[in-house]
Amino acid sequence: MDGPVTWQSVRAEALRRIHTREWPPGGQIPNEADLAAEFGCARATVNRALRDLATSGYLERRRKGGTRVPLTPVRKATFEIAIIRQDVEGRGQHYDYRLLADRLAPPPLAVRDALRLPGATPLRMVRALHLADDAPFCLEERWINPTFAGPEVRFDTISANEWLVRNLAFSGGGFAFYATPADASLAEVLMCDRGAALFAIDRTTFSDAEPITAVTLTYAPGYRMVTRI
Amino acid sequence: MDGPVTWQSVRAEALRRIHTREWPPGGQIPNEADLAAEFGCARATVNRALRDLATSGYLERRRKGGTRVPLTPVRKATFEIAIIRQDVEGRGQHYDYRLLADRLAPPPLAVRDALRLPGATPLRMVRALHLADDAPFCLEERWINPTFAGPEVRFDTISANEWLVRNLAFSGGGFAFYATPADASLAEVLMCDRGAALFAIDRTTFSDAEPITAVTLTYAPGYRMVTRI
DNA sequence: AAGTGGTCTAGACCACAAA
DNA sequence: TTGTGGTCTAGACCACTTG
Repeated sequence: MDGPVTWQSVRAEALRRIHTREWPPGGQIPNEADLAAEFGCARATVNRALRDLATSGYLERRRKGGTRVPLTPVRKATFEIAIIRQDVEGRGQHYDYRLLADRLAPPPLAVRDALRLPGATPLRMVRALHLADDAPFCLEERWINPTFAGPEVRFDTISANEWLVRNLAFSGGGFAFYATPADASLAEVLMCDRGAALFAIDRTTFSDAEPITAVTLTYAPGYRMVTRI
Repeated sequence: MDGPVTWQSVRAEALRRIHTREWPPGGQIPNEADLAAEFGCARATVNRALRDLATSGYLERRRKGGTRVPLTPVRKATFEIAIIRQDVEGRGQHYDYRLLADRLAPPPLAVRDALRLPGATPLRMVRALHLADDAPFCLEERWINPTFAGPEVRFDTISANEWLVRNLAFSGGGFAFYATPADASLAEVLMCDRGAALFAIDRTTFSDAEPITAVTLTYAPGYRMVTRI
């Protein structure tokens, strides 16, 4: 710990104490002021370090309650959600896009619930295929709140995926990742065998409390979603 | 923008300018000092706000180069990686664990590559089943660098998954999420049909540049990995 | 009521990368 | 060389939450 005290060096030292159990699981650690005095730095520096460890899941912090080492660590990882075109082009493949359907329709119950929509509001249903090197890559099945994308917004040249990311500010939502067998319809569109194991993502998006869209992305066989920490 | 200027309020205003294209994609935004003057706050407050937007993928920042709105937005999301026991118990189910195999063996080529291991170092291979309410939940197939978990560490009562998270400090690694069909072996262990679509995670873990472990987690049919942003 | 983290300020120096 | 973000400081006030 010689040289200038940076927030990274404080974080490293804190991490060392956590994993050597000098700060044991379940235990409370000294408060920021004491640590700042010990390290010979400003409290803001300690704050930055401990705050960072908290967002990574190594610490739990509460006002007045102090800072604790979690009994059961929950590591947090970050993954990047690129638009599908970028995903394809990032693999060095040629991207193409085909709109299959675009109409107003009453959403299925699961979508209504996921978006917390009352009654049977009709939503805009968009179904589109993303291609990589002219092979099916990903099927997008989306329900959109027409408030956010009226009929003047057309999805025949730009995908709803891309248009929404570019044009709306979302503030929240949920994801689910899972595996699903290809039914007849998926097998035809994605040109794979019926029953093939497909990777899929369900995603809901909100702006404040306003539901924007719910989408299912189903990828052709072989797709891997990768990330690093 | 009345009332006290918080870093969240600065972030909100910046986000508004981004999505109204007042700060257009590809364009450079004013520097921190100018924005601080405009908002009537300290530069540190602007810094905190813009730094936060950068980690979310809304901005790109470079020393001297200034801050820009990315042409192609890449949203970043965080998910929590709990130990499997927590995952099961969090669903209100009874957790159980069964060790199926634990021996030294030469790893397959894919594992050697993923861990960047030279030569044919034997690794510790651990195969274990996690159960929820006495039904198969997840199969763990793991290769461990014996340096980090010698034979004195036994995995018959605590899973390698849990032991490693509790006892080692990792500093990096990679994830891949994908769907895979159940082969004969998976079908038997997870008690599902052959060919069933299974959700799986490949994960590698390092401590600095030292490889610690590579693992494949294959979940029983129906599993969904969920997260919120 | 009081202790703890959350945040803001005003100023300063530094590291990096572009010009 | 120089402009920009990255960070540290010392002090202050505030918000939350626990006792």
